[in-house]
Amino acid sequence: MSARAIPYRPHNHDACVSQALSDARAICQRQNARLTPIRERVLELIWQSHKPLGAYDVLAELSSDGHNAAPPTVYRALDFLQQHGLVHRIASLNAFMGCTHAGETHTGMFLICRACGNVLELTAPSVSEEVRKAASEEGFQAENTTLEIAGLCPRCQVEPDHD
Amino acid sequence: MSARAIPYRPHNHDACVSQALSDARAICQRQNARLTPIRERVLELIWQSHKPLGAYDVLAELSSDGHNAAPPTVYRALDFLQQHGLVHRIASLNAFMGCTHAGETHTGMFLICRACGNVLELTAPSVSEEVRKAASEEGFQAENTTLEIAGLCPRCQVEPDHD
DNA sequence: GCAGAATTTGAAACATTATAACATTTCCAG
DNA sequence: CTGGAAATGTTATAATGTTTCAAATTCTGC
Ligand SMILES: [Zn+2]
Ligand SMILES: [Zn+2]
Ligand SMILES: [Zn+2]
Ligand SMILES: [Zn+2]
Repeated sequence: MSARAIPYRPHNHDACVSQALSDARAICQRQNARLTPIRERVLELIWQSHKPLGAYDVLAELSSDGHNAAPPTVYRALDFLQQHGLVHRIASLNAFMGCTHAGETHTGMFLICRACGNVLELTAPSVSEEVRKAASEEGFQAENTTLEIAGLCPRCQVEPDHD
Repeated sequence: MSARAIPYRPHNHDACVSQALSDARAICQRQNARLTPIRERVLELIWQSHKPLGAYDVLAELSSDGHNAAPPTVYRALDFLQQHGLVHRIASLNAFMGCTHAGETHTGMFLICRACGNVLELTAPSVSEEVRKAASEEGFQAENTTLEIAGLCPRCQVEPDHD
């Protein structure tokens, strides 16, 4: 996989999307999982930007596709995509975003710009290590880490009003 | 403030509660904030255990008090308590728990046992530091960190079925 | 190809969590 | 007291997520 785009900066986003979709197809193939049309379409919608999308936003997009979907359709697709490491749920936003490290085992760390809404997913091994250490000092066996940082992205620090 | 109790182990929990309440009174006094009866009662309810409590659970307890409350009452009290650093919202659970470091500026790190439901709040400066560093390497100005670790507490690792 | 099993999707209802809007009460300063 | 600010009450509604059962599709062994 090539260098990742920075969500906060303009970039050829179509490349992000098609990369994500082709990665997803490969991953599902490898895992014998079925990336059905609905699931693929939901993934594509999630990837329409680097801003997390709510389940009901996905639903609305599906509807405007002409697809007459109900909430379970969307939640099932999202569950599938999460299960296979293709999307993440952002707990602090009740929203979903495409995983930029699909296929790699990783603990995502999410930098959420409160001004523009874009989110950058990082893997910070040093952070994960400190987390694991702090937990195990308490005898706690960590299984799943939610790490979401709200703040200002580089662009919004200097230019508070873009998109 | 004396040594903190470990939620996963039996302890004199009444001491936790009365400590929390008296801390809260002191903090509100210092901040010229009004810890009204409703707010204090909600705080007390939140502190009834080391398991996070949902807003509607609080509501139910208030009702069984004979207090005829509606959701906004609870959410307003919870907002107030959060504002003054007396409770935390656990995003991954949509629930609230008492802050064990009220009055200290800190970034909470929450160890959530998926078996018994108890949550331990830590402050791990080394983690916060790594987080801040990782964020600033991306030019991101971190303001607020959500850090919630799900896993197994020491007790539930060996004794999977207690309360 | 074909029957039966398993997976996926459709559809309706419902549950849970959270907020909006406006009226009323309580508190406090002057 | 009294007028304004803060807090609470009340009703309705929005936003998010789940349960349940039926129908359709896909897979698997034959
Ligand atoms: Zn992009
Ligand atoms: Zn931004
Ligand atoms: Zn705290
Ligand atoms: Zn436990």
